[in-house]
Amino acid sequence: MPWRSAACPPWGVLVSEIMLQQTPVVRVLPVWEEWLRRWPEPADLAREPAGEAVRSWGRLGYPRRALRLHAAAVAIGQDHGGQVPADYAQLLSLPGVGSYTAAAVAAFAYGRRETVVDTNIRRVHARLFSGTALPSPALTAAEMRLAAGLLPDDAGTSVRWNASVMELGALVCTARAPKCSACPVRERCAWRAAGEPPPSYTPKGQAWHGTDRQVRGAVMAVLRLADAPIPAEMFQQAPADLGFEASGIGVPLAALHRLNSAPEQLERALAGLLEDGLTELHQGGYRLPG
DNA sequence: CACACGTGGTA
DNA sequence: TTACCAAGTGT
Repeated sequence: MPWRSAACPPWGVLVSEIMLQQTPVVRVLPVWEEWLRRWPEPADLAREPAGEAVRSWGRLGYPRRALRLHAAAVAIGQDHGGQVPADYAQLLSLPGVGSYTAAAVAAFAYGRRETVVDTNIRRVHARLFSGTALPSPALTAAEMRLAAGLLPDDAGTSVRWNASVMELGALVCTARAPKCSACPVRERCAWRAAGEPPPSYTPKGQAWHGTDRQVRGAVMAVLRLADAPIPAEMFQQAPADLGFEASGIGVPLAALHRLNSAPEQLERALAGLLEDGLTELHQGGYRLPG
């Protein structure tokens, strides 16, 4: 990936890590390219309205990440001299940067020796050492200790270790249908030795259909395409009544209407987006934050 | 600590 | 078609 290139600036690494939070690589790639072309440095993004970040986030999902990345760019300018910090604690203080992202940026952008633990690494460790199909629902202190103990002493080697174990989990030791025959450590895998027992629990899938989240997503799809504030009434009406059902903003508007959500649910979604700062009121309508 | 938070691909 | 899941974070 371009963000693993030695030529990639720390800012590019930070942008990639935020985009990759819960979003597959293939969908991140084109958006990341566009962001780095448009905003080569944190200051370039920081002088834009936050709504521009949200709009150019496109359909990556979890648009609050775009808002936080913009806020991080502002913080980098104000508190870090315009340079992405190399220190774990300083990275962790940035909006949208949690323990995983702070460690990943320190390691992959600056070559620091950090204990990087993501879902891939957790799954590899769970299978290899605990003999379970999946890691526990929540990251535990024991897992962090295990990962810290495994980390090579040499900084350069530790970076490769982190990247390698992550890749092993992403490409071979996958959640579903792992490619054990291609695994370099299959002979010492506790899960395989135990006969590959199924997960002891069934992950509860995230609800989507009929949820506030789905409505929020539909509203955001409208606002990303809107070039003027959208009055609340317009979210309620059938697009056919609006005269532009077949093109442009009419498409997401029609999709929103098809959800057939209760008025109070739409109201809740709009209030939530406002509360999160993903939208703002302007001239009697909703728009992305200017 | 459980829960909310987007989106689209795959089995 | 349904359900899982993808390099998590903030509350």
